Amino acid sequence: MFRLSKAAEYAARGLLHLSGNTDRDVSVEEIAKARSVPVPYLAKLFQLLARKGFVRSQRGADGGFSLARSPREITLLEIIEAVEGPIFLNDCLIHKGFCPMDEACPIHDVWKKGQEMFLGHLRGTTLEALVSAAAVKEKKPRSNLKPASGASFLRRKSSVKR
Amino acid sequence: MFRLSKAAEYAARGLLHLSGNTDRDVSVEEIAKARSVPVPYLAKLFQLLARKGFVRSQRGADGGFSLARSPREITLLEIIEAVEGPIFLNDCLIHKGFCPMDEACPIHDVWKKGQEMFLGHLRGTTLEALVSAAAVKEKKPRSNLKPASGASFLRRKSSVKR
DNA sequence: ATTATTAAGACCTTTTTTATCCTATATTAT
DNA sequence: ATAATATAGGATAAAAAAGGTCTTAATAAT
Repeated sequence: MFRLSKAAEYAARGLLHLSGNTDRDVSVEEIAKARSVPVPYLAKLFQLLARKGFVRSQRGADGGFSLARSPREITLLEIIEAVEGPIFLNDCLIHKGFCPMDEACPIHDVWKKGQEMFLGHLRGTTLEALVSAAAVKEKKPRSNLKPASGASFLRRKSSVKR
Repeated sequence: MFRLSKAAEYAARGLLHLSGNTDRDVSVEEIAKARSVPVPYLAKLFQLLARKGFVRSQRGADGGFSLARSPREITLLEIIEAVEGPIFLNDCLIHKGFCPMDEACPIHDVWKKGQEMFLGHLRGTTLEALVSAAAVKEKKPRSNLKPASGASFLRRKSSVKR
């Protein structure tokens, strides 16, 4: 639970790439390779992003995608919701009357408040901010790149024991 | 994405029920029926909760489960993590060196901060608090219980169009 | 001791979600 | 015309989630 799906992650990476290349159309293949995303998967994601107005597409030779809106206006939350549908943590928060405990269930209030905090945070983060954050990071020597040591730290059996 | 899993929801409901019945052992069947949870599923969840020290089990006639710790000490976060394993939003946050963008990827910082806010909130919510919140809610007439009207409001196609 | 009750444990099935790939078609620059 | 590209859609395969069944073991009441 609570993983960012690949789809959302890939979409964000792709749009981030376009934010750094606003002067031209960029092909899916180029984006995918630059950002380590499977090409056919990204292609489909970008079809969706085009329908939703995040990017413009240009067919034909030397075509590709470009941002349709300013990186300053596009938030992480929007991207994620575009790809995964509206975020809601629990059915009960959406379908009133669905949960038998409904109004009385106190868990949902806690959940809802947490959700609001979280989503607010994502809504406050624009592509522009991400691009400049990345720029700062690139500068750094990034020396302390431990050799992926803690390999043992894997996700034990987890959950209800299948 | 971002749904509270049924398992976590059910576990929380079950523990909530026990918090309101600390004077005796309560059978899985009773809990399940009182809280609208599938009996075998809840049984399995409670086995896990017993192993993890949340509840004590008592076999035999008139046996059942009881809380092993004070409702004041048990947080929502603990319950969820007990049932689903540690919460982490993205592999990259756990497997250093897994994501090719790794240190440079700015999305993860945003994600991580949001996660911290969210988890902090869940960690600050105890069973005790939930019980008293529920008590307050029960008092209210809960009249405005709309007849589950908006049935049309279902979860459209969503996502990448399968 | 026997019996009824209840948890423990081991499988199993179905459904949903995720993550992919692939093929055919429409467009466009050259 | 040709090559490069996006569009549209289906196909699928693997994993996780949700839920169920059945047998065994413990325990309390009789």
